[in-house]
Amino acid sequence: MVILSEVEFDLFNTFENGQCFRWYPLDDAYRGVVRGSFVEISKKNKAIAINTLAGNEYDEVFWHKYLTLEGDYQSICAKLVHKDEHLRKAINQYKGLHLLRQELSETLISFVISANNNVGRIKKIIRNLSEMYGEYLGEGEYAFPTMEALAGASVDKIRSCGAGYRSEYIVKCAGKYLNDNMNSSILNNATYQEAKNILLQYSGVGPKVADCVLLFSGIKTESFPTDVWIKRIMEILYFEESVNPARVSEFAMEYFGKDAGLAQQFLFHYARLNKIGVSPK
DNA sequence: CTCCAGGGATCAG
DNA sequence: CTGATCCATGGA
Repeated sequence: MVILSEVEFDLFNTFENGQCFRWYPLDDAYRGVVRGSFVEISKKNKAIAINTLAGNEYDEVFWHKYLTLEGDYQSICAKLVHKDEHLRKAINQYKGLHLLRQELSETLISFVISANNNVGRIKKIIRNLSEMYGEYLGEGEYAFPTMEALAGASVDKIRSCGAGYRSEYIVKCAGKYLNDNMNSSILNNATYQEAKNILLQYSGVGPKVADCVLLFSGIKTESFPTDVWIKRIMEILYFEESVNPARVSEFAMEYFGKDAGLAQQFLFHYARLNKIGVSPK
Protein backbone atom coordinates (compact mmCIF):
# COMPACT_ATOMS: atom_id res chain seq x y z
CA MET A 1 0.00 0.00 0.00
CA VAL A 2 1.37 3.38 -1.08
CA ILE A 3 0.08 6.56 0.55
CA LEU A 4 0.52 9.95 -1.11
CA SER A 5 -0.55 13.23 0.42
CA GLU A 6 -2.10 15.73 -1.95
CA VAL A 7 -4.81 18.21 -1.14
CA GLU A 8 -6.12 18.66 -4.65
CA PHE A 9 -6.68 15.41 -6.53
CA ASP A 10 -10.02 14.18 -7.82
CA LEU A 11 -10.45 10.61 -9.03
CA PHE A 12 -13.42 11.23 -11.33
CA ASN A 13 -12.05 14.40 -12.91
CA THR A 14 -8.70 12.74 -13.53
CA PHE A 15 -9.80 9.31 -14.79
CA GLU A 16 -12.99 10.25 -16.67
CA ASN A 17 -11.67 13.03 -18.87
CA GLY A 18 -10.70 11.01 -21.93
CA GLN A 19 -6.92 10.97 -21.43
CA CYS A 20 -6.84 7.32 -20.31
CA PHE A 21 -8.83 4.21 -21.21
CA ARG A 22 -7.97 1.55 -18.65
CA TRP A 23 -9.43 3.00 -15.42
CA TYR A 24 -12.92 2.14 -14.16
CA PRO A 25 -14.84 3.07 -11.01
CA LEU A 26 -15.60 0.57 -8.25
CA ASP A 27 -17.48 1.86 -5.22
CA ASP A 28 -15.61 5.02 -4.14
CA ALA A 29 -12.36 3.93 -5.78
CA TYR A 30 -10.88 3.52 -9.26
CA ARG A 31 -9.16 0.44 -10.58
CA GLY A 32 -6.77 0.28 -13.49
CA VAL A 33 -3.68 -1.23 -15.07
CA VAL A 34 -0.50 0.84 -15.30
CA ARG A 35 2.75 -0.63 -16.67
CA GLY A 36 1.87 -4.19 -15.70
CA SER A 37 0.47 -3.18 -12.33
CA PHE A 38 -3.22 -3.69 -11.50
CA VAL A 39 -4.09 -1.29 -8.69
CA GLU A 40 -6.96 0.25 -6.79
CA ILE A 41 -6.66 3.92 -5.97
CA SER A 42 -8.82 5.71 -3.42
CA LYS A 43 -8.95 8.89 -1.38
CA LYS A 44 -8.45 8.59 2.38
CA ASN A 45 -9.28 11.98 3.82
CA LYS A 46 -6.93 14.19 1.81
CA ALA A 47 -4.44 11.46 0.99
CA ILE A 48 -4.29 9.10 -1.97
CA ALA A 49 -4.06 5.37 -1.23
CA ILE A 50 -2.79 2.97 -3.89
CA ASN A 51 -3.28 -0.74 -3.31
CA THR A 52 -1.60 -3.19 -5.68
CA LEU A 53 -3.99 -6.04 -6.55
CA ALA A 54 -1.84 -7.92 -9.08
CA GLY A 55 1.31 -7.60 -11.15
CA ASN A 56 4.17 -5.19 -10.59
CA GLU A 57 4.54 -3.20 -7.37
CA TYR A 58 5.71 0.39 -7.64
CA ASP A 59 6.81 2.89 -5.02
CA GLU A 60 5.75 6.42 -4.03
CA VAL A 61 8.10 8.06 -6.49
CA PHE A 62 6.57 6.14 -9.40
CA TRP A 63 2.96 7.00 -8.54
CA HIS A 64 3.80 10.59 -7.70
CA LYS A 65 5.20 10.97 -11.19
CA TYR A 66 2.38 9.05 -12.93
CA LEU A 67 -0.30 11.19 -11.25
CA THR A 68 1.63 14.47 -11.81
CA LEU A 69 1.48 15.40 -8.13
CA GLU A 70 4.42 17.81 -8.21
CA GLY A 71 4.07 20.98 -6.19
CA ASP A 72 3.54 23.43 -9.03
CA TYR A 73 0.06 22.06 -9.88
CA GLN A 74 -1.64 24.61 -7.64
CA SER A 75 0.35 27.53 -9.00
CA ILE A 76 -0.26 26.47 -12.62
CA CYS A 77 -4.01 26.28 -11.94
CA ALA A 78 -3.89 29.63 -10.18
CA LYS A 79 -2.19 31.12 -13.20
CA LEU A 80 -4.68 29.61 -15.65
CA VAL A 81 -7.65 30.72 -13.53
CA HIS A 82 -6.64 34.33 -14.08
CA LYS A 83 -6.30 33.80 -17.81
CA ASP A 84 -9.97 34.35 -18.49
CA GLU A 85 -13.54 33.74 -17.36
CA HIS A 86 -14.10 30.49 -19.28
CA LEU A 87 -11.08 28.71 -17.89
CA ARG A 88 -11.85 30.02 -14.40
CA LYS A 89 -15.23 28.29 -14.50
CA ALA A 90 -13.82 25.03 -15.86
CA ILE A 91 -10.99 24.89 -13.31
CA ASN A 92 -13.16 25.77 -10.33
CA GLN A 93 -15.83 23.27 -11.41
CA TYR A 94 -13.43 20.38 -11.99
CA LYS A 95 -10.86 20.87 -9.24
CA GLY A 96 -8.29 18.14 -8.85
CA LEU A 97 -8.14 17.18 -12.54
CA HIS A 98 -4.59 16.00 -13.15
CA LEU A 99 -2.88 15.00 -16.35
CA LEU A 100 -1.27 11.53 -16.26
CA ARG A 101 2.19 10.52 -17.45
CA GLN A 102 1.32 7.37 -19.35
CA GLU A 103 3.63 4.93 -21.08
CA LEU A 104 4.58 6.17 -24.54
CA SER A 105 3.86 2.96 -26.48
CA GLU A 106 0.47 2.49 -24.81
CA THR A 107 -0.48 6.12 -25.41
CA LEU A 108 0.55 5.92 -29.06
CA ILE A 109 -1.49 2.80 -29.82
CA SER A 110 -4.44 3.97 -27.72
CA PHE A 111 -4.76 7.25 -29.57
CA VAL A 112 -4.32 5.63 -32.97
CA ILE A 113 -7.41 3.65 -31.96
CA SER A 114 -9.15 6.84 -30.81
CA ALA A 115 -9.37 8.33 -34.31
CA ASN A 116 -12.98 8.90 -35.38
CA ASN A 117 -14.11 6.78 -32.44
CA ASN A 118 -15.84 7.28 -29.09
CA VAL A 119 -14.47 6.76 -25.59
CA GLY A 120 -16.70 3.78 -24.79
CA ARG A 121 -15.62 1.88 -27.88
CA ILE A 122 -11.97 2.85 -27.47
CA LYS A 123 -12.02 1.30 -23.98
CA LYS A 124 -13.65 -1.86 -25.26
CA ILE A 125 -11.15 -2.29 -28.10
CA ILE A 126 -8.20 -1.76 -25.75
CA ARG A 127 -9.62 -4.28 -23.28
CA ASN A 128 -10.01 -6.85 -26.06
CA LEU A 129 -6.53 -6.11 -27.33
CA SER A 130 -5.01 -6.50 -23.86
CA GLU A 131 -6.82 -9.80 -23.23
CA MET A 132 -5.63 -11.12 -26.55
CA TYR A 133 -2.02 -9.87 -26.61
CA GLY A 134 -1.17 -8.65 -23.09
CA GLU A 135 0.46 -10.51 -20.21
CA TYR A 136 -1.97 -11.93 -17.66
CA LEU A 137 -1.49 -10.17 -14.30
CA GLY A 138 -4.09 -11.93 -12.15
CA GLU A 139 -7.56 -10.93 -10.90
CA GLY A 140 -8.82 -11.11 -14.48
CA GLU A 141 -6.64 -8.23 -15.64
CA TYR A 142 -4.08 -8.01 -18.45
CA ALA A 143 -1.17 -5.70 -19.13
CA PHE A 144 -1.29 -3.49 -22.20
CA PRO A 145 0.32 -5.43 -25.07
CA THR A 146 3.99 -4.85 -25.81
CA MET A 147 4.97 -3.38 -29.16
CA GLU A 148 6.62 -6.72 -29.96
CA ALA A 149 3.31 -8.53 -29.50
CA LEU A 150 1.41 -6.01 -31.63
CA ALA A 151 4.03 -5.83 -34.37
CA GLY A 152 3.83 -9.59 -34.75
CA ALA A 153 0.05 -9.77 -34.62
CA SER A 154 -2.19 -10.57 -37.56
CA VAL A 155 -4.32 -7.67 -38.80
CA ASP A 156 -7.41 -9.88 -38.95
CA LYS A 157 -7.07 -10.91 -35.32
CA ILE A 158 -6.74 -7.28 -34.28
CA ARG A 159 -9.79 -6.49 -36.35
CA SER A 160 -11.69 -9.05 -34.28
CA CYS A 161 -11.05 -6.77 -31.28
CA GLY A 162 -13.28 -4.20 -32.97
CA ALA A 163 -10.51 -1.90 -34.17
CA GLY A 164 -11.92 -1.76 -37.71
CA TYR A 165 -9.83 0.04 -40.32
CA ARG A 166 -7.35 1.10 -37.61
CA SER A 167 -6.13 -2.51 -37.28
CA GLU A 168 -3.57 -2.11 -40.02
CA TYR A 169 -2.30 1.15 -38.49
CA ILE A 170 -1.73 -0.59 -35.15
CA VAL A 171 0.53 -3.31 -36.58
CA LYS A 172 2.46 -0.87 -38.78
CA CYS A 173 2.83 1.60 -35.95
CA ALA A 174 4.22 -1.01 -33.55
CA GLY A 175 6.63 -2.25 -36.21
CA LYS A 176 8.03 1.19 -36.89
CA TYR A 177 8.28 1.92 -33.17
CA LEU A 178 10.55 -1.11 -32.73
CA ASN A 179 12.45 -0.43 -35.92
CA ASP A 180 13.17 3.14 -34.79
CA ASN A 181 14.10 2.05 -31.26
CA MET A 182 11.61 4.71 -30.19
CA ASN A 183 11.38 5.77 -26.55
CA SER A 184 10.25 8.73 -24.51
CA SER A 185 13.70 10.23 -24.00
CA ILE A 186 14.10 10.70 -27.76
CA LEU A 187 10.96 12.84 -27.79
CA ASN A 188 11.82 14.50 -24.48
CA ASN A 189 15.14 15.66 -25.87
CA ALA A 190 13.48 17.09 -28.98
CA THR A 191 11.60 20.36 -29.28
CA TYR A 192 7.80 20.24 -29.41
CA GLN A 193 7.78 20.65 -33.18
CA GLU A 194 10.55 18.09 -33.74
CA ALA A 195 8.82 15.55 -31.51
CA LYS A 196 5.53 16.10 -33.30
CA ASN A 197 7.14 15.67 -36.70
CA ILE A 198 8.63 12.35 -35.57
CA LEU A 199 5.24 11.04 -34.46
CA LEU A 200 3.56 12.24 -37.67
CA GLN A 201 5.59 9.66 -39.58
CA TYR A 202 3.73 6.83 -37.84
CA SER A 203 0.75 5.39 -39.65
CA GLY A 204 -2.57 6.38 -38.15
CA VAL A 205 -0.96 9.40 -36.50
CA GLY A 206 -2.03 12.88 -37.63
CA PRO A 207 -1.76 16.26 -35.90
CA LYS A 208 -4.41 15.56 -33.27
CA VAL A 209 -3.18 12.08 -32.30
CA ALA A 210 0.43 13.31 -32.18
CA ASP A 211 -0.59 16.08 -29.78
CA CYS A 212 -2.47 13.60 -27.58
CA VAL A 213 0.55 11.30 -27.41
CA LEU A 214 2.91 14.14 -26.50
CA LEU A 215 0.56 15.46 -23.82
CA PHE A 216 -0.76 12.29 -22.21
CA SER A 217 2.60 10.59 -21.98
CA GLY A 218 3.86 13.66 -20.15
CA ILE A 219 6.37 14.63 -22.81
CA LYS A 220 5.23 18.10 -23.91
CA THR A 221 2.96 20.04 -21.56
CA GLU A 222 2.38 22.79 -24.13
CA SER A 223 0.72 20.38 -26.56
CA PHE A 224 -2.90 21.35 -27.28
CA PRO A 225 -4.83 18.55 -29.05
CA THR A 226 -7.77 19.92 -31.03
CA ASP A 227 -10.54 17.35 -31.46
CA VAL A 228 -14.20 17.93 -32.35
CA TRP A 229 -15.10 18.91 -28.77
CA ILE A 230 -12.21 21.32 -28.28
CA LYS A 231 -12.81 22.80 -31.71
CA ARG A 232 -16.45 23.47 -30.85
CA ILE A 233 -15.82 25.02 -27.44
CA MET A 234 -12.87 27.10 -28.63
CA GLU A 235 -14.92 28.45 -31.52
CA ILE A 236 -17.66 29.45 -29.11
CA LEU A 237 -15.42 30.88 -26.38
CA TYR A 238 -12.56 32.47 -28.29
CA PHE A 239 -13.26 32.73 -32.00
CA GLU A 240 -17.00 33.15 -32.51
CA GLU A 241 -16.59 31.66 -35.97
CA SER A 242 -15.66 28.39 -37.66
CA VAL A 243 -11.91 27.83 -37.52
CA ASN A 244 -9.34 25.32 -38.79
CA PRO A 245 -8.14 22.85 -36.05
CA ALA A 246 -4.51 23.78 -36.73
CA ARG A 247 -5.33 27.43 -36.04
CA VAL A 248 -7.03 26.46 -32.78
CA SER A 249 -3.93 24.65 -31.49
CA GLU A 250 -1.66 27.42 -32.71
CA PHE A 251 -3.70 30.10 -30.96
CA ALA A 252 -3.98 28.08 -27.73
CA MET A 253 -0.26 27.35 -27.48
CA GLU A 254 0.45 31.05 -27.91
CA TYR A 255 -2.31 32.11 -25.49
CA PHE A 256 -1.79 29.51 -22.73
CA GLY A 257 1.92 28.92 -23.24
CA LYS A 258 3.67 26.01 -21.51
CA ASP A 259 0.48 25.02 -19.66
CA ALA A 260 -1.76 24.79 -22.73
CA GLY A 261 -2.15 21.04 -22.29
CA LEU A 262 -3.70 21.27 -18.85
CA ALA A 263 -5.92 24.13 -20.00
CA GLN A 264 -7.04 21.99 -22.91
CA GLN A 265 -7.93 19.10 -20.60
CA PHE A 266 -10.07 21.31 -18.35
CA LEU A 267 -11.85 22.74 -21.39
CA PHE A 268 -12.37 19.30 -22.95
CA HIS A 269 -13.84 17.91 -19.73
CA TYR A 270 -16.02 21.01 -19.38
CA ALA A 271 -17.27 20.87 -22.96
CA ARG A 272 -18.04 17.15 -22.88
CA LEU A 273 -19.84 17.07 -19.51
CA ASN A 274 -21.94 20.08 -20.50
CA LYS A 275 -22.35 18.95 -24.12
CA ILE A 276 -21.21 22.38 -25.30
CA GLY A 277 -21.96 22.97 -28.95
CA VAL A 278 -24.08 19.84 -29.34
CA SER A 279 -27.45 20.71 -30.78
CA PRO A 280 -30.29 19.63 -28.45
CA LYS A 281 -32.78 17.09 -29.79
C1' DC B 1 -33.18 4.77 -41.37
C1' DT B 2 -29.29 8.44 -40.33
C1' DC B 3 -25.88 10.57 -37.47
C1' DC B 4 -21.92 10.60 -34.57
C1' DA B 5 -17.49 9.41 -32.14
C1' DG B 6 -10.73 12.77 -28.60
C1' DG B 7 -9.26 11.88 -37.30
C1' DG B 8 -6.18 10.08 -40.81
C1' DA B 9 -4.98 8.48 -45.50
C1' DT B 10 -5.60 9.42 -49.98
C1' DC B 11 -6.58 11.98 -53.90
C1' DA B 12 -8.17 16.21 -56.62
C1' DG B 13 -7.37 20.80 -57.54
C1' DC C 1 -0.74 23.88 -49.93
C1' DT C 2 -6.17 23.24 -48.74
C1' DG C 3 -10.37 20.67 -49.18
C1' DA C 4 -13.46 16.52 -50.15
C1' DT C 5 -14.19 11.68 -49.62
C1' DC C 6 -13.78 7.26 -47.69
C1' DC C 7 -12.94 4.53 -43.93
C1' DA C 8 -15.11 -0.10 -39.63
C1' DT C 9 -17.95 -0.23 -35.80
C1' DG C 10 -21.70 0.19 -32.57
C1' DG C 11 -24.74 3.13 -29.92
C1' DA C 12 -28.23 6.80 -30.03
